Amino acid sequence: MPLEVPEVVVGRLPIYARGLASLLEQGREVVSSQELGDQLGMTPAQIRKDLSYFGRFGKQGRGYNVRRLAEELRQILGIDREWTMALVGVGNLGRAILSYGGFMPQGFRVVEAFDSDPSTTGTKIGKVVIKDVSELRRTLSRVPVDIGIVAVPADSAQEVIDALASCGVKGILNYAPMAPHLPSGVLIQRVDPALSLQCMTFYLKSQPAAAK
Amino acid sequence: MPLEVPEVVVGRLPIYARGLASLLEQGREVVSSQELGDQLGMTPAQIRKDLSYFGRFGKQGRGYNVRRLAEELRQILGIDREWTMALVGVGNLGRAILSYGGFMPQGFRVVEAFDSDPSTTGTKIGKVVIKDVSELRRTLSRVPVDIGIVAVPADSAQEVIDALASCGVKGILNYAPMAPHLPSGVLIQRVDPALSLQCMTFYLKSQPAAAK
DNA sequence: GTATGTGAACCACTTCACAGCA
DNA sequence: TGCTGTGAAGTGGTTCACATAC
Repeated sequence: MPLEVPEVVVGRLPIYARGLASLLEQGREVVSSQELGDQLGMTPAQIRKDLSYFGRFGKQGRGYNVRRLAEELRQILGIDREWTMALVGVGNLGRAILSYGGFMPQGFRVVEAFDSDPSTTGTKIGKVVIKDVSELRRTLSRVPVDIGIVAVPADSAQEVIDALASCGVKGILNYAPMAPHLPSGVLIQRVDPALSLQCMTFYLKSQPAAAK
Repeated sequence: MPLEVPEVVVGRLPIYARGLASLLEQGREVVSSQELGDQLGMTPAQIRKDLSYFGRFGKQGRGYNVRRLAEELRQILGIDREWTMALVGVGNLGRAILSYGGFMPQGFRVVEAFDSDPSTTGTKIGKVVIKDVSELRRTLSRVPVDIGIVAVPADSAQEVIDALASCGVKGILNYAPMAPHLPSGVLIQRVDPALSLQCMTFYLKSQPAAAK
């Protein structure tokens, strides 16, 4: 079944999952690729094609059962179980990641947090006591986590990434504005709003001046 | 010159710009596509091809002048001037956006901030006094901004987006986890770490268990 | 009648490989 | 000799359009 699913397709699955969750809340039981596409801003053909990589979930002439498809997608994505995470860097950014719910979907739990600032280490945010980064290797070697979150400045990000990787972390969410070099076998996802802004202006600058 | 540059290419320009800035700091004067590629984790051919959409910046047998190319890219991207922004939503997330420098590259300045919470409005963060959202239309109609940042909960994001668009905002950075419907002519960039996490687990779940 | 699932056609992006220039 | 710039080839993704099933 996992016969070479294009990466872009995988990237769209969480969007479908979210759309379906929203329909489910509204009490919808069935949805067509057309409707879902309208809601999410994608073409029906693309949705059908994407889903076809994983199975046949719809009924011709009718559409998809919302609850069923949502559940299938959660399983396919692996978000039907819990994942543990370690946060490194508890400055303004790290603190927001911890306390702002929107960045941490259901099923993802930060179980360790590290910082190098002595005035931060030892304090507690939510249920997590912040440890000194010097304890990172020891802590994560004992109790490994699935995913690491890098929220340190760019110039110390590489060593943090190396440390996480050496502790068996297989996935990293990287907020540091830098290009990481990583051991193979480790997956990294970058979160970098600065890049988004900087390419947005490419299109804005050539646009006609703002209308009223 | 702007003869259909692929969107993916534009998306990579800020990465090049950042890599060059870093080389410049290190005092490097010349760089080959090979070296830059190694640094950024991309192939030399891709870098050369991308740059070729905009001109001929290199010297055969030698490479690219770092300072020159960095400057060209800043101009191409439009990040050689200042852009004004309005932030909507000053909760945990919005506050972090304002105070954490990494999300706001050089040249992007938040000049207005709005929230609906009466205990937040009227206070000042940095140089910006937070206004009530009810004043958004009035304020931005008077003094328009280039870009809006949406940092409100998903269920109020659509109305914020509509309001921003109606005030002539041409670009939106959307932190709300939802699929926006937007008036044509408005560019939106989504920042959504939750999606990144949720597609990362697709790959993690099929991986061998974490090594020591 | 209606909407899925899917080969085939199309389009877009990446990589190759080499001519051309310093 | 070394590295750029670029057509051409190759790869990957999207869209079409229709047979198929309800």
